Amino acid sequence: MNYTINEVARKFGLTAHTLRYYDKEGLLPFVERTPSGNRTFTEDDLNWIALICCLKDTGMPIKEIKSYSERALKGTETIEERKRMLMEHRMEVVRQMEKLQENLKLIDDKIGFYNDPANIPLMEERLKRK
Amino acid sequence: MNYTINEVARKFGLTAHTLRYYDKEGLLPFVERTPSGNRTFTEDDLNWIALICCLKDTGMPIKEIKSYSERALKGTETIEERKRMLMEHRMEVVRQMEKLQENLKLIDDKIGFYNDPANIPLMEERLKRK
DNA sequence: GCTTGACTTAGAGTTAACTCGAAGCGATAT
DNA sequence: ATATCGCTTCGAGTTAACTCTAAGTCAAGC
Repeated sequence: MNYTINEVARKFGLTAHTLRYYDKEGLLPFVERTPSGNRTFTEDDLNWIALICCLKDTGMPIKEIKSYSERALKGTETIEERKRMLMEHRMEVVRQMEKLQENLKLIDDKIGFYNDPANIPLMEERLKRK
Repeated sequence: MNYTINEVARKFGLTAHTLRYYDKEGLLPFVERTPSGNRTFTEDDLNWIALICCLKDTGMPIKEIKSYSERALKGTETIEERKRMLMEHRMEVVRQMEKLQENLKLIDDKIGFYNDPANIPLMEERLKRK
């Protein structure tokens, strides 16, 4: 019922190298080993990795994810700290979404500009005539 | 009516170093110099830099922004290519927004999980009891 | 005329996050 | 029993995007 490192890598679009790197950096503190020393991943580990990937993909640095992981390992006494970390990061993600909206608007404006033939004489490359 | 490199840096939250790096990498092909050799930025340059920053902040690599800039420098014959580049990148930005929504949802679920005292016995650190 | 401050260049150094290579071990297939 | 496969570790190498240093120029103020 458990998964090998390569099965997990495939599931998350990572490489085994990357998973080992995350493990070494302290992001996967729960992962156990088979008698022969190979990492073996449970369903719970997959859920944990999904959260780790989510935090990483939203720009949380490895070091901060590590500190979050360490708190999880410490036990229930750190629940409030962990919640605070996630709520703070949540605000950061909301800021990213707002910035992305703005940037999408700028790109759309530029595409719109290219779409209007009336703008051709105003193209950037023309603006530097001596 | 023109701006110095440090004024521009301040406006965009960059450093003069970074702007020179962008210039060296071919991202600012229109920027002219004063008689003494200093870069001098026009309003048009500011608009251009705003677009560059937008592309960079939405994950377009410097090399691709360079290739976009080179096309702009080439003239109106490249308008269609540039429009295609922006439209392709636009789709990428939309994908980023969708992914960000998903990730936000996962974070919210986790915060909700921490908020419900009934979940305390299910916390990650408990899931590894032997 | 000398100092100060903002600019210039080339090129070296830094950082985060991988990414890879080498050497080796343990379980299965011939 | 030997080859192969998938894993192991350690540590070095890579990449993108800066980030900084050193040495120097130029214009303005005292």
